[in-house]
Amino acid sequence: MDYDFRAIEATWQRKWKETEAYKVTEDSERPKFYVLDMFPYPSGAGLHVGHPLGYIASDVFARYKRHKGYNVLHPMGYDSFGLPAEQYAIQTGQHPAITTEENINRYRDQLEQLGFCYDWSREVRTSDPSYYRWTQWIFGELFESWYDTQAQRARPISELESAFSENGNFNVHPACHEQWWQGLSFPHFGAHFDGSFTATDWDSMNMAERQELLMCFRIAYLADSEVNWCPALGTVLANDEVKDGLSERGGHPVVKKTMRQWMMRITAYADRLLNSLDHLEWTDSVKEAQRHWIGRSEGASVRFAVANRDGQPDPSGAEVEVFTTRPDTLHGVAFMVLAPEHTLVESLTTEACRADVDAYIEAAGMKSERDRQGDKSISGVFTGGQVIHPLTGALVPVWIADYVLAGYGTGAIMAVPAGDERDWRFAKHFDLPIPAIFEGVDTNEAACTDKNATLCNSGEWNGLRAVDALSRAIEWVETHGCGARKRNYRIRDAVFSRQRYWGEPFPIMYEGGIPKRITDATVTLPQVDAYLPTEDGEPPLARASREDWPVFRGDAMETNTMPGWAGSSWYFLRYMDPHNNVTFCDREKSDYWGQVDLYVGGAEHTTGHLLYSRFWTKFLCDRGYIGFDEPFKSMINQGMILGRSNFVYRIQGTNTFVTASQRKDHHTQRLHVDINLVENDKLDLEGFRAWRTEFADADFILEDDGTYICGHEVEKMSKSKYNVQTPDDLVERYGADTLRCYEMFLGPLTQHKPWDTQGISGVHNFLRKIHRLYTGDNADLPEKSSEEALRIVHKAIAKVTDDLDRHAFNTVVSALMIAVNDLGALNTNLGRDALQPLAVLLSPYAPHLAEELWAASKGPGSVLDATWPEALQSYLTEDQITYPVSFNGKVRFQLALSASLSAQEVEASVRQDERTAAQLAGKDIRKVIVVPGRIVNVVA
RNA sequence: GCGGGUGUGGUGAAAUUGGUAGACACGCCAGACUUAGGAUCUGGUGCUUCGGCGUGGGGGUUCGAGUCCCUCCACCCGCACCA
Repeated sequence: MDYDFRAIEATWQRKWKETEAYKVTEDSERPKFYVLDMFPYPSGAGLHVGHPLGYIASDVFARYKRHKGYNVLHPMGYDSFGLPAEQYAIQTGQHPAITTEENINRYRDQLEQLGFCYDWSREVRTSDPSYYRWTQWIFGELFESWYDTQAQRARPISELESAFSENGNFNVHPACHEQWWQGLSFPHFGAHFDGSFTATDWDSMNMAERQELLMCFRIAYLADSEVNWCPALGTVLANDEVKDGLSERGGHPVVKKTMRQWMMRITAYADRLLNSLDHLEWTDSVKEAQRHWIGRSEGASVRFAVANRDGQPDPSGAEVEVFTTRPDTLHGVAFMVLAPEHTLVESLTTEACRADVDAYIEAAGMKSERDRQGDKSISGVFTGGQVIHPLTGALVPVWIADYVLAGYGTGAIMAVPAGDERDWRFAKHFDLPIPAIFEGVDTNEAACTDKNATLCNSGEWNGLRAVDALSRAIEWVETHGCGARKRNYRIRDAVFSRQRYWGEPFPIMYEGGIPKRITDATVTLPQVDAYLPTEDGEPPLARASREDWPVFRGDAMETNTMPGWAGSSWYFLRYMDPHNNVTFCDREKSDYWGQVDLYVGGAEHTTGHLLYSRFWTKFLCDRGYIGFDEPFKSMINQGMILGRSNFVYRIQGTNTFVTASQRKDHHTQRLHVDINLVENDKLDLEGFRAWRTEFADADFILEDDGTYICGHEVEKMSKSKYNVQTPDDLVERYGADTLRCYEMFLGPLTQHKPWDTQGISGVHNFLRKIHRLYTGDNADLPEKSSEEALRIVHKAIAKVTDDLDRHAFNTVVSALMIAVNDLGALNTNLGRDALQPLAVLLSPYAPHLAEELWAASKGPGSVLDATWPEALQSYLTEDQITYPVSFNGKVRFQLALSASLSAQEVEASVRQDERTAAQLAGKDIRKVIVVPGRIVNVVA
């Protein structure tokens, strides 16, 4: 009987649906296991063969864990807010919800035909109001929380209000900007305010003033901030959405702009986000990328008093504060450099220098972020101003230059040309002094960044190695009141507002200009007449009138929407309790399912998604809504599947195509040819002529055997290269089981690899062969199999189990092929005791066929719930071992010996063997090394 | 520049703690059955001057190295004036 994969797959998919075979519920009797895929954005193009790779691996693992007795949660959903649907809406006027729905349906069809074991009853869509009402709720909680830097956790804002009314801000340490009070609009805080206020101050404030003050401490807060504005997209972007000064999506230019935006105080979590990385089972590269993104560095802040014209401290008390990781090089400071945007530039600049400084600032402002990043040439101007060195009292000239970034540290540096390469280049370029501070190092030739160098010309630190002077230097600045030990971070608070339509609306209204949380309703998207920003640059939602809003409270609604990462930061929690309309996820359920045990997805989300969901998870944990503070315990990043393009070679100016091997004899033009017209690099000539009218009368110069061989190359899959392979075609031709096995067989999951359809027939053949084992000519089913058959099966059990445990998905297929080949070669009837375990081993990879074979071998119930077989040691141990015997490391002959022999006995047998004497050719044996069960090496 | 990774047959790749390098599969070659199907089955297939040589190059440790150490090279990914 043939392997009729179409009938088999259709039958079992229907049965599974009928029996709700993949539905899971909490079950305290069984251990849980949570396997999660990064959910897709449902794009209009549908899936190509690269997309399901990770899904297949996670599906295999989920099924394996189910066989192992775990209660497995394995859900799927859609990250369905996003730009493409919105841009399609802008072009066509069609509501993005319609586009999104269509795309989801297509995805769902494609996913279903692959036979994944998703519990579809748990599907989530981030753009569904029943989902995003809880995204809004989490935002609301973030809005109503502050971060206690002493307790290192988020707390309700009401507790901060209580603290203020009891003691002002004296015994409370909320995370906030260093000079959070700057920019407050009300009179309590004058020019000399230092950030402290009393309970009386607080009590004297009115509601609006209190709200304005509290806004400085909320975890989700409104602030004027310099943002990445993308004029082409009409929206702001987060730092990780900007690559090389261009938008990640669309590649449009991005400029800096100050706007009032919702922000997320992720910086409060910087240390925890960094520290808990150590316990995650993620790749080093992802963890390193996160560490770098957070960018913690240790050092000191040092303040330099601004000098007046006479070289005395300026009466205003103004100071330039810098952050440095090398306070030990303080004696080497030759000049200061401020970012052009630094607030003190204006007052430091002398009249004589003003024209140059203004010109430089203007030029820097004109440059886009991209230009500024790309331009590594040295530029800068002297301001004319000076500051006073806190250690030596010397006057230090102040420059501005755009290699100093306004957004990092304090936007100002102390330049130590002897110890820093950029400072050194700057000094050389402008012919500034390079004070020598390292013993025996000529810093006129290059900067010295070696921390083991010995200091000189450094007062009381002379003779110390730089590393050792570090802590002395920090102590010194601290005791002299001109600085402090400091940790600095690269990570910024995240901008959370987007000027888009197709995103979560904020649950925020304004009353008298004061933002307030809406808790009594879900704020759904209003209808608008166009999906573009308004004429005066307001977000698309501002087009909606009061009546257009399904929910409208207060004087005005917030018209920004949330960024793409909002919904994806917590979706793994919603799967646990997807239909709850009382809370985002019942605590009992999240306690049961807990962390995602295995997360599978591409590595392209290393900074954005992973960082943000870790942040939200920690927050929800702080507030007691869930019981764990890291979302993804272990993670596998699958590699990209590349396309294999085929080419034909047209002789210039003709319609004649020459086969690959002879193309060098002609002047040819290489053209992509649709891979569907090519098999094993041989072109289907008729198909090619029919492909396009221009090729209808094409001539060919062929190989000797009359075939046309195409050229090939591995490239990214894309429509324009005609190398896109959709799963649909392959499922149609070979079946889902074959495709699943083949994608796993292709190579290590984490590696990038070219897609090559040639190999799929081998895997398909394997499934046919295994099918034949169960439906052979004399298909009567004995209870017992032969000893030999059981040895083969148990060897496979051991290998497959071991490989799955270490996520070696590709070698499992090989192991099964070996077992099937060996069993086929036995040419004997197999019994249930061999066929049933074999069906279970197959089931994670080829679930449809496994069900069929399970039934054929009279297995009880569904194979899905069959217990994973255990490899019995008695079948694994051999009683004879064939030892390769090597002489000086070169294998010369084989020697079969009883497995029970000791090492000494093995050695004796080797010494006695006549072939040994022949190999020695008279030489003496110096040593014999016996590795029991493996090899014998004779050293002569 | 910094961080992470990868280099093994014609191709995708195996080799988990150092122990017969190339399993499994594709492709290719030969044969069988067929009579022109890209079907099926069987056998062969790293290179070789048949001594050997072979895991990017060079060196080292070891009885023994794809695997460990040092060094160099190539390619891929991420970050990038981060003080």
